[in-house]
Amino acid sequence: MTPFDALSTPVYRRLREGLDRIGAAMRADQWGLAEDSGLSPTQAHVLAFVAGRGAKGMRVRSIAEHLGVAQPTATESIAALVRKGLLTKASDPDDARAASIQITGAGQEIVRGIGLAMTSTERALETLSSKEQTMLLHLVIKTIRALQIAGAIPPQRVCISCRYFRANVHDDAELPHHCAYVDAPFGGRHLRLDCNEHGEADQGALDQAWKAFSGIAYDLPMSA
Amino acid sequence: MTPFDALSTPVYRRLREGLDRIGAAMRADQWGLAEDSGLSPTQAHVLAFVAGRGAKGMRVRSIAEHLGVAQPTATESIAALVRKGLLTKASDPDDARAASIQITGAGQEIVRGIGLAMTSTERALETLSSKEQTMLLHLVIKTIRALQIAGAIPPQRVCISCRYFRANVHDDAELPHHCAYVDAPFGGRHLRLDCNEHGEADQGALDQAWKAFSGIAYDLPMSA
DNA sequence: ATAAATATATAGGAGTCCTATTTAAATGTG
DNA sequence: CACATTTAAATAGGACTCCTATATATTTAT
Repeated sequence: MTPFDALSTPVYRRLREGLDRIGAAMRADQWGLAEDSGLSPTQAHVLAFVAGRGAKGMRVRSIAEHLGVAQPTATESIAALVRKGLLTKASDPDDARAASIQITGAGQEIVRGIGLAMTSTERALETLSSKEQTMLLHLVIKTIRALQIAGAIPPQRVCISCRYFRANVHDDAELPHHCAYVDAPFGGRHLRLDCNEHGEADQGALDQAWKAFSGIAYDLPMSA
Repeated sequence: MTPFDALSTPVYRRLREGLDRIGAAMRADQWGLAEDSGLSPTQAHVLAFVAGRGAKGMRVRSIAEHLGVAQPTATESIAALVRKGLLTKASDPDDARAASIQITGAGQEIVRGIGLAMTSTERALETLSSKEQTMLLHLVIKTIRALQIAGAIPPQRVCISCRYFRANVHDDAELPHHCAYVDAPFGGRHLRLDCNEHGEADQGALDQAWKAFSGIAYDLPMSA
């Protein structure tokens, strides 16, 4: 305990405020994209999420949960995207209550277009060294995982919780992990946040993977 | 270049998506706070910002820029807060065009109340080890600084750009930095994002401080 | 069969947030 | 000093967000 601890707000508070500042930049970015694509930030979000989840039709509810908004909000944004011809909405054959939302060709076109641009936030992240980026990716994934376990956000298909993930099994410091799905080694910088090949691991494998993942040493300077 | 680089989106893209996921949790948190305090997320934001900027009256414009929203949006939120008696708005004596916005006692009370609660995002950040938290704080600060330099967000009174900041001058690994304002050593975990005692450094000092700051080595395991 | 739970839609309302424009004051120029 | 320019904020108007509460249809459980 130093004099400064008494003068400081808790670290978690300043971290949250810092993420919030980055969030302000991201919000401004999203309105910029809106101009180009003709979509509001929320609509762009919905479209990107559906695009990323492959061919299976999405439910309204899971879209709402992913965005962190109430279900009627998602209903409304989806309706707007359907009107624009970027999504289709059909009744789920397996459950007549539920909707099956899919992206259209035009929708994929828009997502591709958005993906080409680099936002000011992404440019800022690019100024970090490659090693810093990898470290930040680790820390972000850990935070996301903690949010998932706490139930604050819905499950995300991250490598860490994947049955095909083998943490830290190779000697190569650049590519210590292994993906049993594609059967290839990969590195911290390749860790995914929402992988289409993801299969949920059972609890035991998960604990083990998490432990191996957490033990990774970073003997790197902050710059590089 | 490994096979996985070809399969992966760029790291900056996944970082942005990850920050976005955390942002979804933060958004949900903010609506939760709204219930307790009777404020909308934007209003709470405005109030917290004015509260943090001490006694000097704020301008509408700087509030808008801080939030990353258009000026009329800020005008509207400020008006709501004035109606609720949490802010006051007066004409700036030095410039009759400009407004001088200050927080009231009731406003400070609300901010204090909001500060007592811990959000789910903060709890998630708390699950990181103390060293990870410090690392993340560094990386967040660097990213914020990059955003400032790019003009994506307005100047923030971070230690790094402060004339009182001496980066990395002490041998104590826990408290390597020095604050010449309070004349005391402090550590990475104490770095501030928006300090009231901040004085902008000149360019030369700034470059030097940045360099010293960047050279900090992190020979820590990710867990701890 | 009937009750409970689930998926979505609808209604209603406060608030967000934009662009474009207006008002007023400060600044800069011939 | 008049006049144009710039700057700070307010206003107008409109699309969208986002909530809670409730209604409807369907599935699941008893």
